[in-house]
Amino acid sequence: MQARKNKILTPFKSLKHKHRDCQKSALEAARKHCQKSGVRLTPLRERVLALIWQNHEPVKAYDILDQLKHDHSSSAPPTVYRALDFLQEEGLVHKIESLNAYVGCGNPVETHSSQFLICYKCGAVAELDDADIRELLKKKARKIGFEIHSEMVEIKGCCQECINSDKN
Amino acid sequence: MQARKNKILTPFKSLKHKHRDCQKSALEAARKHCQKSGVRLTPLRERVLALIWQNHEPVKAYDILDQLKHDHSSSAPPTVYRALDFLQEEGLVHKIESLNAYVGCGNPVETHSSQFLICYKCGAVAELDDADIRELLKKKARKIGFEIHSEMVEIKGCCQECINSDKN
DNA sequence: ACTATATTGTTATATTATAACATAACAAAA
DNA sequence: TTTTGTTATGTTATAATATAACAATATAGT
Repeated sequence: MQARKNKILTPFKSLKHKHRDCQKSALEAARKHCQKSGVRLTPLRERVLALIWQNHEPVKAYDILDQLKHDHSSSAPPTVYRALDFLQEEGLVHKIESLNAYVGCGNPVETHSSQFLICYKCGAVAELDDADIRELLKKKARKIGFEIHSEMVEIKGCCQECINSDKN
Repeated sequence: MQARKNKILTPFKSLKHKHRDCQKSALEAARKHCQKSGVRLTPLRERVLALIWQNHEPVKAYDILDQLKHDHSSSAPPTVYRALDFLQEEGLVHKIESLNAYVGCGNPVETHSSQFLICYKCGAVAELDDADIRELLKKKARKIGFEIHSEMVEIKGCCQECINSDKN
């Protein structure tokens, strides 16, 4: 346990990373979370969450819709957006505003103003939950009398894996 | 001159602030900037910039379009988006991703990953250019081997004016 | 089983943004 | 000062993202 809560909620995947396990445990965590919160992770919602967790790249709403239609023919835009709304409210999914796309959250608890690192090469996203960043933003805001309700931090660049594979 | 470059590029407007002057000087700065950069601030582009500087609230593309049509009947979506693209490339305008809206930049020079404070009461936006924030983000990213190309920081909350007027 | 509430279905439409190609304005070379 | 290449704008169509509104169904608590 760290003194200050600076966590990597979702790291960049290493090449060896077995994503199937990653997806599975996210779904398992989601089920537990919803049970605890007394909200219903219906089959439809769980299916949408599973689609989002297919990899570590943000997924677009209409891509989810296309896939959803395969096994759920009655799907329409509201089907997806409602599921996304629910999942976002529960902190199971975040929207990446600069991409209009959605990523799964590896840690659906408290806080929930995290920071996203987006690799423009591989498209993957890492999620940080960094108290230092939050505190600095708070301090800077307070300096001009501004009271923070929520923050969005989206950082674009190149992840280590991609930097390394560029060197080959 | 500060040792570290922590500036407020656009402050929250005070109640007494004379916005007409503010808009005027922004347009004047834009003309100078474009002249210096050797790019053309055409009447159309300047008109769009003026519309964006009507106040300190982010403006939506289609709202610009509606206003533009009054004195420029041939306007269509591409008219606006092209002007916005140009203005963004020159750093004269920023897009607020979380609002799909555009604000004028008070200081179209260098840097240009600034931080936005968005008041959800009055809708105004302040723009910071804070080196401490940028450095902290860079440091945190580097810690996991990530190389930053650009950042977006959008903070929502309540500005001092609105906090004060709530107390009445 | 009954009822209130939450969830999903369905159709339509709003909002945000870009593609693609035509025309016009401008600037620099021939 | 024509020509020519480039940049800017006009124009039509459509793509991509998201929500409104109301109907039908399922679920949970009584």
